[in-house]
Amino acid sequence: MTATTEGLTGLERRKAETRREIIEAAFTCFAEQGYHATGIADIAARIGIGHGTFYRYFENKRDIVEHVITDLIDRIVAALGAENAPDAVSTLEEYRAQTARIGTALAQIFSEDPRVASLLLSAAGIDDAMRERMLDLFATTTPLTAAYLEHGVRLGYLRADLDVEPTAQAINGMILGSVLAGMRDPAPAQQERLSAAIRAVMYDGIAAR
Amino acid sequence: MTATTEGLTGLERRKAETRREIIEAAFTCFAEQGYHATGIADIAARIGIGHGTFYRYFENKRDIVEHVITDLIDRIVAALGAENAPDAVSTLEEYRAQTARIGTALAQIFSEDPRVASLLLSAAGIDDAMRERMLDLFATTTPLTAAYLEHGVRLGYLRADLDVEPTAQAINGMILGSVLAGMRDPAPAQQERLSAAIRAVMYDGIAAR
Amino acid sequence: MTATTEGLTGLERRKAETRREIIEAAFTCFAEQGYHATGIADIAARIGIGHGTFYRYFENKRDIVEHVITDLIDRIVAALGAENAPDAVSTLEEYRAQTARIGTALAQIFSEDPRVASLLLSAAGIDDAMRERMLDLFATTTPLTAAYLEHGVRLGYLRADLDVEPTAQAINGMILGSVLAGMRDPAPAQQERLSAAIRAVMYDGIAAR
Amino acid sequence: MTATTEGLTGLERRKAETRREIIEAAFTCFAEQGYHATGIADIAARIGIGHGTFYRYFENKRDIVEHVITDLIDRIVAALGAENAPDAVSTLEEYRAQTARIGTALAQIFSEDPRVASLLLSAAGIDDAMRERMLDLFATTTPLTAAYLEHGVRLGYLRADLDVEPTAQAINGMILGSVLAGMRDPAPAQQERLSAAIRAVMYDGIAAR
DNA sequence: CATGAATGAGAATTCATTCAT
DNA sequence: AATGAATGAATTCTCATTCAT
Repeated sequence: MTATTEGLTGLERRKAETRREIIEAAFTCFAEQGYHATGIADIAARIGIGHGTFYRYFENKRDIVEHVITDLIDRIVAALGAENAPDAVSTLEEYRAQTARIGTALAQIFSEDPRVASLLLSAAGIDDAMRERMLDLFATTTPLTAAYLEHGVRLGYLRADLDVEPTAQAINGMILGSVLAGMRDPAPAQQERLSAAIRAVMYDGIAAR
Repeated sequence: MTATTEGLTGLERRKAETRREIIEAAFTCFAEQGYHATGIADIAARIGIGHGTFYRYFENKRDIVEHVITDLIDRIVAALGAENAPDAVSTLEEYRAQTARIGTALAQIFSEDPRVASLLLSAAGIDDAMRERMLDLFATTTPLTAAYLEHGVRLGYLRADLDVEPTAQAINGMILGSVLAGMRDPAPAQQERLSAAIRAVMYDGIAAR
Repeated sequence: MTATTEGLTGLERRKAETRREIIEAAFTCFAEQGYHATGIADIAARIGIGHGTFYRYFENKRDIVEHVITDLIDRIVAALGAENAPDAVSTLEEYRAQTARIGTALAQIFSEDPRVASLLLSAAGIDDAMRERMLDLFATTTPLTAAYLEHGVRLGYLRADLDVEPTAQAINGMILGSVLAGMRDPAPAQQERLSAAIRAVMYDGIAAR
Repeated sequence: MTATTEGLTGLERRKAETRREIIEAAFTCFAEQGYHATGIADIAARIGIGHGTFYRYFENKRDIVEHVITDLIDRIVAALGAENAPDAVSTLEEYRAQTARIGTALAQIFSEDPRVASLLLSAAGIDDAMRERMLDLFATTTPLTAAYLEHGVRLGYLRADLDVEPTAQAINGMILGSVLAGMRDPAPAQQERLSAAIRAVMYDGIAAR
């Protein structure tokens, strides 16, 4: 019994479960058909509830997509957080390994569930607020990456003259690009080549020595 | 008198002008409110024509967005094409300069017209076909960048062991990231810092030497 | 409790009732104003439902007119079928009586509900498919009448040299004509005179003996 | 030079010609696609004039269909009128021959131009006024046929006890039926069989003697 | 006179949301 | 609490008609 269901009556547990099912169904629908092409009825039908019931769990269509996105972001952040410990790294070698692990974790998330990329890609088209939200999401990752860089600079295994924040943005851009590339060609071999190329650029640049 | 209006009667010129005005208006509407929140009536009202008139110029709502996007992409490609000559570069120095110029050109496009990024960002949410189109657009840029890298490898000023294609993708990812970053913080100073960071990563990597 | 409502819940009964009300209302509207001049809103307003509700019962405007027409034809065929038993007739006298009964039944249908003729008359103008349908309807009646004639020829109370099928068509033509005549002058006396004249022509011809 | 064009200037003649072309084109369009599915633009395009020009010749869409129908009816009446001379007939034999000639003339009109039946059939669906007009048309033919019958009764070659008017209606009904039948099966052989059957019914009835 | 660009009234249809059962 | 019947705001698109060129 997890923390969230602890102390709940059977009914409350059941409600929480339905709530989760709705989020799941909505996730799938939004990813497959897009937000606007998805009707509340589609979501409800997918899990076999009446579409009126939907409104007992969520305020409206906007509310559900908000939850779906939030949920998704939480999952991604959690997955990254598991690998996320800038302080645990103290040499370039360890950093490289850490980078590889993060790359793998991300690849996992996106390739094991194609809905993830689909949804994120189309989310910006939902409305102004959601577009802002997506930009925020991308922006949020900057300090995360920046923390690693900062740590590396402090410990001396990264260039002393790194302009940390924009460099973090650049790196995250590469990751974003790899996500998009993965949508068109999800072959693991390609993913791996791209991942390796990103690390090569990161550590050594492209210039001949 | 430009090539496109040469030999046209006054009426034909007027029609072409209206057509352009509609595309412009639609561009603005889509960028500001998003595709789905924009009605044909909004577009027509913006330039003071009846909404029936719209349908004399474009088949339907889908048709206009197609034209808006195509137009936009053409403009971007044209802007990049002006700087696009891999063969004209023969040393790393020249290449760095070339990269800087391309970065500047891109920055120009995106910062001088905030609608550009807005529209591109939300375009993927219009429908499946458009999402595909956006992914294609990103994919199209890969061989462009790859051509530069290829040339550099051949001439020896870029690493001999570059895995050209995925490296090109990685670089384009950084550019994409800088576009997104520019949407949140369009300050030229930030843009410039990011642009510099990208070039730094590209050429020298982040590792201390 | 009729067979069609047996075993239905109150709600199902209510739905079936609404469905019927819509068909009725559409029937009236189409007959009064014609198919093209009738809007879905007119039909809905006539029975005091929202026009969106209409679409819960019928696919679209074409769907409802299809049902209205089918319904109408079914009613006519049922009314005729009640009198329809070629084999039950074995003398000319009986045949004359039978003919009179059928004529009366038809007159009943058309005169008790003026919408019937109105709708049938204008139905051919709805679209190509419906025109075909109306021609089919008329064609369908030929074998029906032909069966009577055939039977009479076999039993010897009708001319041995009758060209059965076209003769049946001719007779049905007279019936059709009487329907049209009834639309302009629905007076029962006129109807009766016409009916008698038809029978006179049928049995004795117009030539002096 | 016919009476209608006599004394006209070249311009007036040209206008009259265009007017006629428009009626012809409208006739074809209405017959092929039906009144409602036909746009003014379709009519204009068919004869290669601008659709604005249409309005220099006819008030509006309703106006043109009125003219098309009137024109058509005039043509039919004219064709029938050529054979129409009740007084010229003085024996049953002559009457039979006359009937046959009229039948042939009608068959000619309807089979040589399939648009005729198409248009008449769908005309009733145009609007209330036109439906009335079609009913009027059918009613108009009654006195025409009745005149023949009257004449025949007076001269003694038709039954003395004929109820002339409704009998005329009955006969016209058969003719109407044959027109409809001809739409589904325009084969001349079928037409001829039907025509013969109508005459057989008319003169001798269907009863065995 | 001919033209076709512009117009907007009007119609069909969809779907998020409400609420009685 | 669950349901789905009802609703109407909103949107797309058509086409007869007008009128400036």
